[in-house]
Amino acid sequence: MNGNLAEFRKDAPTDARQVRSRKVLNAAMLSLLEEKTFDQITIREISARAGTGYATFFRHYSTKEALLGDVASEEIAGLLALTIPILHAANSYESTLALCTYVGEHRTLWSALLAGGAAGIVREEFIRQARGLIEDLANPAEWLPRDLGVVHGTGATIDILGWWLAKGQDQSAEDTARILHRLVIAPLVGDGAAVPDPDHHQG
Amino acid sequence: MNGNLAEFRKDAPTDARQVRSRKVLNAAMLSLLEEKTFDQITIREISARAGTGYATFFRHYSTKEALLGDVASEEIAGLLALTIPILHAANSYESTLALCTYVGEHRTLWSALLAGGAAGIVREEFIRQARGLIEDLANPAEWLPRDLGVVHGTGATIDILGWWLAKGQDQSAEDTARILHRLVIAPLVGDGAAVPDPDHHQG
Amino acid sequence: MNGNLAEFRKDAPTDARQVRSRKVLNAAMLSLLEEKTFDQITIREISARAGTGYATFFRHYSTKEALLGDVASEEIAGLLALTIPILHAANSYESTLALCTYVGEHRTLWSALLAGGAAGIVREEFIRQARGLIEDLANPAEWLPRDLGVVHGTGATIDILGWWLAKGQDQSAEDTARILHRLVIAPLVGDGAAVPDPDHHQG
Amino acid sequence: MNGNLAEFRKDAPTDARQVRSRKVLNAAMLSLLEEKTFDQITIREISARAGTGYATFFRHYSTKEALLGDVASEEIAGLLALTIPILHAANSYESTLALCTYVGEHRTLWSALLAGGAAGIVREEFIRQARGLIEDLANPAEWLPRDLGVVHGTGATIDILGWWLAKGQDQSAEDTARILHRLVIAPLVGDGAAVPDPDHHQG
DNA sequence: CTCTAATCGAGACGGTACGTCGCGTCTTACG
DNA sequence: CGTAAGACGCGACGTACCGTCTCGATTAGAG
Repeated sequence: MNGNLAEFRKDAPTDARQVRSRKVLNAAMLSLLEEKTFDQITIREISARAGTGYATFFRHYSTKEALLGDVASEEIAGLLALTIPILHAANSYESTLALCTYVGEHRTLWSALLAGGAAGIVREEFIRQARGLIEDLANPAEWLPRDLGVVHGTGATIDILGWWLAKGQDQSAEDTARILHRLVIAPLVGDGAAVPDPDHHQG
Repeated sequence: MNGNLAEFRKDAPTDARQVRSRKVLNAAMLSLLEEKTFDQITIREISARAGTGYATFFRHYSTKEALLGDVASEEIAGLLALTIPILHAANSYESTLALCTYVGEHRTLWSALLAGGAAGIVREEFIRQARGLIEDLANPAEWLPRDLGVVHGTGATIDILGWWLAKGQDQSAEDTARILHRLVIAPLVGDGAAVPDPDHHQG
Repeated sequence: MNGNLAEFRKDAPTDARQVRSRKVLNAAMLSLLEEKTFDQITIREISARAGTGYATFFRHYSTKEALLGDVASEEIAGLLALTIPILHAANSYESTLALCTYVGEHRTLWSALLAGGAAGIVREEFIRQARGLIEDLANPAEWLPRDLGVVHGTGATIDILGWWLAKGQDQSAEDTARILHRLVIAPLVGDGAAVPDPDHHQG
Repeated sequence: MNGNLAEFRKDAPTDARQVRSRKVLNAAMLSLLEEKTFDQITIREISARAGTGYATFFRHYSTKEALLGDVASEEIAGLLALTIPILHAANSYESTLALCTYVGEHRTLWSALLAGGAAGIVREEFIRQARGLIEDLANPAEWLPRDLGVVHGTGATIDILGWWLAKGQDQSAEDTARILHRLVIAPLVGDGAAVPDPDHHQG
């Protein structure tokens, strides 16, 4: 279990045909992830959905994982960058809300990645990248091994976001942020008092 | 992603040869899970490792998943039965410790299931079974959708146990229970005061 | 161009299914050779024609050449055995006629091999095997390098037989034997007087 | 088996770059034919050997066969023109010797064509062209179908020349012509007495 | 303690996806 | 502005594993 999606990121191609091919392949992958598990998806299926030749897939990506990496790896890094401040901020709830809002605004993409067929792989990639980012931070608490803090914090956050995206639109980003903060963030950073009362519809 | 390992449980066979075949197949599966991902494992590989004929596998299990179900499903139910009281108990920490102790005492099996190549599948089966068990309980808190409570509670617990089993022997069941309680259980049940001080080596 | 069909001959299989598979594959090969060149024939085509699975081909033969070897190599050896006496016999015409008669009686097989799409390969295999057979014979004539004698004798004989089989039924084995003897055999062995007059319809 | 190399002959190009491209492509083809079979040769390989771009090949020839046609077809016609007189001449041996001498003087080219990887194809092209040339001649003998005479005469001649070119330099054109005449020409034209004694080193 | 039927190993079978390669066409970007 | 470089759609290659099946040859357990 040592996939590393980041290894697979691609340089921007110069040829216009390559740009097009990558675009349709990425779209096909995302489209298929809404229908089935990552490893039920076949390269032949991706090529067909993308309207490209089978061999063309391999001219761009060596494996399915590579394509998923190209689709997801950068998005994951972006979302993680948004997550880090949570651990530092005086008021961690604000950062948690910012995270949820961002995910809600890109619901289509993150639904495919967190609630679709690649959820497991994307989850692991999140944790893998998070581990790398945290290495140079001070240990937040002596009772909690830093590594476990990362695994739990990242994993539980992803799970809650995935659950939110899977259940549909009937829960707001604020509601989700409040739950996420109370269940995961506060226990980790020891800040449980800052969450505003939901009745105030705070902004 | 709707695997249901419980569907695959098997009745106890009467013929002595069947008993033997299932035993070696189960052992082969667990042994392989320590080396690679569940879906990198091949039925031909399992047969070979078990020292049995390829077709013999199908005489006992219709798919790899069925074998994993036979190996894991009952164990999962047992562990979950141990977990339920946590949510009710006056002192939830005691139940959490009982859970960790039990897992630590069957470290070999649970290492394969929670830290080996089937971690993802076993995790999902845990959540699936937990959802079923919780359905008839009252909603523990109005701020938290019951379904999310199950997903988060089960998932996070499995993650922490998996991390513990993966890192080796250098952390006690007590340490793990304390962390698990503080990070997951207490935020869920609203009981944060009952954890004894580690210095007291409480019994 | 150093194919060696004889390398590819197969032991008789014990399993009844294998016997059947080989039979239909051989038949498919012969059938296709009547329609197109050997290297226009595709393994997928052979499998389809044989009504067998594509992968099954490779369970029996590693290449197309191997299958052709299995079809042809033994037949070639048999025909060559019939050819050798020509060089020794007091009356070489009788042996030549025997050769032509035999080929005429197995017209279907030899049409596929000598006048069909594998003509070139079969021709080379004939020469290759003939070279091996002749090695231990005395040099028939000092003016003619033995090797060239084999190449010419075998090649020209195959050509004439191939021409005969390709043109249809309107020439008898006797006519063909007489031409073959006069054009190829007699110049090689120096016996030009023994051919009976066609008008006598000699027996 | 209906290749027709002559169809592929090319008009002389006017552009100087085109002249160059064709020259290097032709040379590359001949060079590769000394190493491997015609159909083991790849267009990519020809382009690489020629030091030209892959697509450039197609600007000059539509297929490999076309290139081979351009290389060989005219040479074949030339050699055949030299062969025809053999059948008419009073003293056919002189013409046979002329043929061998000519081939010997262009040994490099004819080695590639007759003893290299295209031997089979070139042989067939010889016979095909010869058939066309002979059509308007009177039937040389009633015992021998004209068509078979051509096939045998051309085929056997090519074989003997190919054998000579393949075996190296240690046999003179005279020796070869004498063998060729005795084995092939004389039996065809019924002239067996005119070959001079080799001891006389006739000129 | 036999005999019969279930179970076994071995592995062939029809399928299908894999990743590679060469084809011949068509586009791009460079010199 | 023409040409090399090479991406493209296509389809055959040979490999691997799937799940089904047919074989004898044990071998367990009922009579």
